[in-house]
Amino acid sequence: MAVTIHEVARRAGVSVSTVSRALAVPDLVRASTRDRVLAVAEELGYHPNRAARSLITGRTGNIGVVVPDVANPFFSAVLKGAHARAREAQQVVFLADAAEDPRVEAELVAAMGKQVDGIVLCSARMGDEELERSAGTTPLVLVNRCSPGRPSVLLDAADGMRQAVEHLAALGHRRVAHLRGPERSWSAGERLRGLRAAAPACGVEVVELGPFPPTFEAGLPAADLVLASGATAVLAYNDLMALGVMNRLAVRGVVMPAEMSVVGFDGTQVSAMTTPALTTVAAPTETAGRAAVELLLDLLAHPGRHSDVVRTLPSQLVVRATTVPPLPHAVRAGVPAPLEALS
Amino acid sequence: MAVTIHEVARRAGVSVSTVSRALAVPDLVRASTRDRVLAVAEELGYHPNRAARSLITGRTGNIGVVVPDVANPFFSAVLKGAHARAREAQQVVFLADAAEDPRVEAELVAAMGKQVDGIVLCSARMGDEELERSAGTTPLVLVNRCSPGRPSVLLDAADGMRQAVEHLAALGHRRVAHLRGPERSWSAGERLRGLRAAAPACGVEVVELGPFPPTFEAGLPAADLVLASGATAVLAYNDLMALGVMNRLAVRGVVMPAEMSVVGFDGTQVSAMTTPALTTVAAPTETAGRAAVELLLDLLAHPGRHSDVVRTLPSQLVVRATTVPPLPHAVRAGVPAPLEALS
DNA sequence: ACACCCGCTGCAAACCTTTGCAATGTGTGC
DNA sequence: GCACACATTGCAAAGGTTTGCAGCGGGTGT
Repeated sequence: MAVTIHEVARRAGVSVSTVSRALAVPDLVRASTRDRVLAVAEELGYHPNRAARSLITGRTGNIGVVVPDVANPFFSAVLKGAHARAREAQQVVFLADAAEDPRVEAELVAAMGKQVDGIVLCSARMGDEELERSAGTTPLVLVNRCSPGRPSVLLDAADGMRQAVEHLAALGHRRVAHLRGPERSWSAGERLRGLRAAAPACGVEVVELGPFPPTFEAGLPAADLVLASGATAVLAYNDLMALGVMNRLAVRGVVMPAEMSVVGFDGTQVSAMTTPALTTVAAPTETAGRAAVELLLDLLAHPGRHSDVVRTLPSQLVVRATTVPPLPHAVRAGVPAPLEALS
Repeated sequence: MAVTIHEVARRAGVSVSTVSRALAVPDLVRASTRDRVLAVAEELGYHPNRAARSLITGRTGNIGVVVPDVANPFFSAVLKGAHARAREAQQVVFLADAAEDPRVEAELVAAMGKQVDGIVLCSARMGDEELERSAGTTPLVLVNRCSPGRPSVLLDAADGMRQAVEHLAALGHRRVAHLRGPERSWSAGERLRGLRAAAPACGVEVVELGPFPPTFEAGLPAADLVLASGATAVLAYNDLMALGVMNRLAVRGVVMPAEMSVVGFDGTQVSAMTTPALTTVAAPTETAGRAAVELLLDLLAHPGRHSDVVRTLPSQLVVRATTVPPLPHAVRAGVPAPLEALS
């Protein structure tokens, strides 16, 4: 069916070894021979059979990417970056969607292990031991999560939180609600940590709500909690939840941003598309995907060398239209502003 | 290193053939033997080496999915569906992002061919001949595009357009703008065709604008064109563009939906998240992804059998908050309503 | 009681490539 | 002129699985 190395060898009048070497280690074969072999290979459109190659070398040329949800714009951005970098290195990317389920996640990582050279695992929800177990000996790079002894690419969520809180404090907000992300999520913990660390210094009181799943739908009921909390601004776990909050606020007749400032997180594309445009903490998601693959390739080339590198990418607050100073009486009262008070 | 079939065979006290059969064709081995083998395999965590298997069977167990842009929510939804179905069939999905470039697209399809059993190609931008050439002998299923002799999964865009126009007509709109999608896009053509076919019957006059790239950014300037066109409603090529339009309308101070009704297309998640929520023609995108993989698996199981099946999935208009009757004077005048007229 | 068939299992080839080792031939240093 | 080094090439094994064919029993039909 397909053209094999034997066919090329036969036509070029050399042995298969020579053909193999002409393609893989050109220096080992005489220039004239190499040229002839290459010409024949080109003419026949020969490409080495990857299965046969990986059977003997043990390398597949594939790298796996596991995300909790491809439809989440944050992850599709990471995926895009990872794919781009992998392609530059002639590697193929295998995608796996864990459907936000730690069990599926572990299963996928374990199953993938045999078919790829390494895995980029995004926002792992599973625990450290489980990670250890399912990854086994497969090289693994974590994104948005860290685990002892494993290389990872982190987005500086804590600092992003600091920027967001300082921004709100500067606007005059004194009571701010935070919508926590998934309990098992490392980055949710980071964001919370950053918030707790920065808020006191700014004189901001934080009302922690949640944890919630990181979805638009979760943002809807969360908005009501926020309103009931007496906060004048809300820091959502991510953009999706922020959108949910905005939506529900509109339904409740709350004027945004005047009566409630909203800050998202991740800087996804959609955050720029809403009206009013969402203030958000942008992270270089696509870059993170690239960096993760970069790290992985490095790890494959020099096993053990960079086994505990942690690369942290900076977050950047993007101020748009959803954050404004709070209404004066809301700040003084520290309680929900009754709707009547506004008319 | 990894546990092989030989190890399992040795421990179970049978030959490798028996192990292989116990896993692949259980009926061929005696129940008691099978159970013993399966138990040992389970205990050792044996999984067949895919490289070795594909070397002999000629099948890789991988299916490729090529999309113009993973970050586009429409495609990430298709991808999600495809991945889910593939996983059920124990197949791995191998992703490729063509970056909206027909050349990259062709290149990816060609390169992928050797490493997968078949390819799902979404919204192919390349021409029929180019498609033929790059696909070669690789089984291919098209999504949102049709090409003679190739199976495809289509979303009934034309009918979706009909529903949208009839909806607008029923609301009283008589002059409607349409923002055309990418020129080479099959579905853009379909939508236009459906619109042209349905509009006259509803007494609706159509102003065709574009073509535009299918992005949020393209929607911004398009909004100005719409305002200048004297239309009272706009049918955007997709949700992303509709969001762009909404954004720009807000900036221009146009009250939405009162002064301008907006209809999106695709029914992406974000369409439900805007305020006001976007009326859109929802397509079963995830189902389309599933169906495409389904078709592909069928094609692989029975080569040539379904080589020209076209499966069309229905579109469904989802009426939300962005479509209302036009302002009376705007309809009569058939020209842009000056802002003063509204106050 | 004999021939035959069928259920179950094992043997061994084949899939295509890479790579260690050996063989061949050419050139260099003494 | 001889030994040795080195460049170039070929041989053959190995990698793990699937599968056609054959073998070995036990059971059935006559």
